[in-house]
Amino acid sequence: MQWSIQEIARLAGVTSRTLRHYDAVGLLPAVRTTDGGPRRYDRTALVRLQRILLLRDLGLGLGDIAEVLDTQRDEAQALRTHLVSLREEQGRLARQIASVERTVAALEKDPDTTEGHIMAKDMLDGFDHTRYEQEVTERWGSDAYRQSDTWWRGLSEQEQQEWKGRVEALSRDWADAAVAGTDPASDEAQALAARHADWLAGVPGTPGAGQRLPDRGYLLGLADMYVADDRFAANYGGTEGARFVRETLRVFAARAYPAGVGPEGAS
Amino acid sequence: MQWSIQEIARLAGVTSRTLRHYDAVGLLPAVRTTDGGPRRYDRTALVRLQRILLLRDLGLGLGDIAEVLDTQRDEAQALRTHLVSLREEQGRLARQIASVERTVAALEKDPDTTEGHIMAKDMLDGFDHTRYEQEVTERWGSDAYRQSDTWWRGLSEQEQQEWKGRVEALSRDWADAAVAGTDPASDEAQALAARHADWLAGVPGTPGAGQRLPDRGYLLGLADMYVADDRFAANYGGTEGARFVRETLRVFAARAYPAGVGPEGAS
DNA sequence: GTAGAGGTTGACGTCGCGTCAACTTCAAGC
DNA sequence: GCTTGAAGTTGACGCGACGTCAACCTCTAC
Repeated sequence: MQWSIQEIARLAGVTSRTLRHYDAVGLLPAVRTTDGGPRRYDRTALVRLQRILLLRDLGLGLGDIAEVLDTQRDEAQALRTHLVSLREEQGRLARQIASVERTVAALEKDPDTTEGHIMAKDMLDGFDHTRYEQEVTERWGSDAYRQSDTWWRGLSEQEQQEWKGRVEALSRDWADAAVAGTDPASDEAQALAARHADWLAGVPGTPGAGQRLPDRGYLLGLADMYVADDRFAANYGGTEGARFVRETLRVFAARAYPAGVGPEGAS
Repeated sequence: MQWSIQEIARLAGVTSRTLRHYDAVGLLPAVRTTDGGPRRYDRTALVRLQRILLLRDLGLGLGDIAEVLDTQRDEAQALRTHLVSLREEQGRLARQIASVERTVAALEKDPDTTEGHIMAKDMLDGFDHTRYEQEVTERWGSDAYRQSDTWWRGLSEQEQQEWKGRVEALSRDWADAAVAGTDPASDEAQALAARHADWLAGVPGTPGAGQRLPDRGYLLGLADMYVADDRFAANYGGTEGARFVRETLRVFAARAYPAGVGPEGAS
């Protein structure tokens, strides 16, 4: 029993083009009587085609399929490996969908966000180093901004609330400590600095994120900005408070970072 | 403030190749002093690039991005449309993963299934029209076999059990009716035929699946096979039982299908 | 003079086919 | 014998978003 290319295509529910392709790549060689003549397929070819399509439906690539069919490659093993990448893709998709959903929600609530830095206003509210987008962009890459933005939009409403809460508490504690005239070198002040560093390191995309400590230059650069910019200073009880924060962070940096980097300022 | 291609690439966290590509497709045109000279990017370009990358991270294609940025296309609307396809993809992925998982499980339990028709033995057990793979393949396309196989592996363990239970009950009822000497034209027998037709129409991939009734030729062809093949006949209480089933299905078909198809046998 | 860094254009590869295009072969009908 | 149509063939481009050479130019520093 033999079939023409069209017949076997109908039997298997694929197009003849697909069969020619499989022939061309050697996945399903056809029998030819004359060179350049019509392709013919027999029963073994049909069985092989069925297995190919089964595995294809499971998402395997043609190369992997050939490997499973032609070599000693264990089928179950191949599928388990395949499962891993499928699950990764699934996770990626889920995060992306969450991100798109939050973006749409933000756009509906506040159409102004169309302006580019979506939700920048909402992100950390009144404690938003992304307001320094321009400066951050030029010194640390707008990549940082984009990454932290993506990360933020991936969080659930509740997670965002918790995050905001932590940040606001930190801001208040800074202001209180400043008003109380705390010594920047005191344990109390240094504990605040550690929380601050923790916070920064926890925002993906910022220099040093994921490490134990944020990038030293980034931390000190921000400290300077807090003092230099009133909008920022306002979060720490004004310029005086910001000065206290800067001093404390400098002491913290001097102690926390391994020595040997040399002198450095943030002009 | 202007940047070279490398500088803006670092700022945005992409490669220069990407920027050249965006320039080539007109998504992010670069400024050139001389023709063929180095590309330069200014602040507006950087802002635009940020928006591009934001949307890209959300999974939009470059064409859609250009549409959103350059025309009056509503961004939120575009994202909502995009969400639909993302969700579809998510569903597809989930089904595929379920399918792969069941296949792996089947392979681990019974390595013989490597032989091609994975789980064919398990599918409907003792009532398995896929055992007629060869005949089915030639008359109705192996496409049918593959589709029903995919569908079956997509069901949960419980759903499979339920399905099997229904099929076994049907099989028993057929055998009982045959033994009792029921009249094929009786309401009782015809009710069984209707259940049988329902069952067949419920298996995706079979001819007529999804319709109210399965394909007439398919139904009658199966009826003949039940009689002709002992393995099948065994499900209906042997050849005698199968004959009863065939007669009943023929009466059913004569009544249930619109007339005008003309005479026809299943040689 | 020469090495190196950074720029340019052009073109191929990826993955699994869809979709022409141009041509041949074979059988049926006039 | 000629036309027509159906079915086959090979060859090539296209898709999407770039990665990855290759070959060449230009500027600066030593």
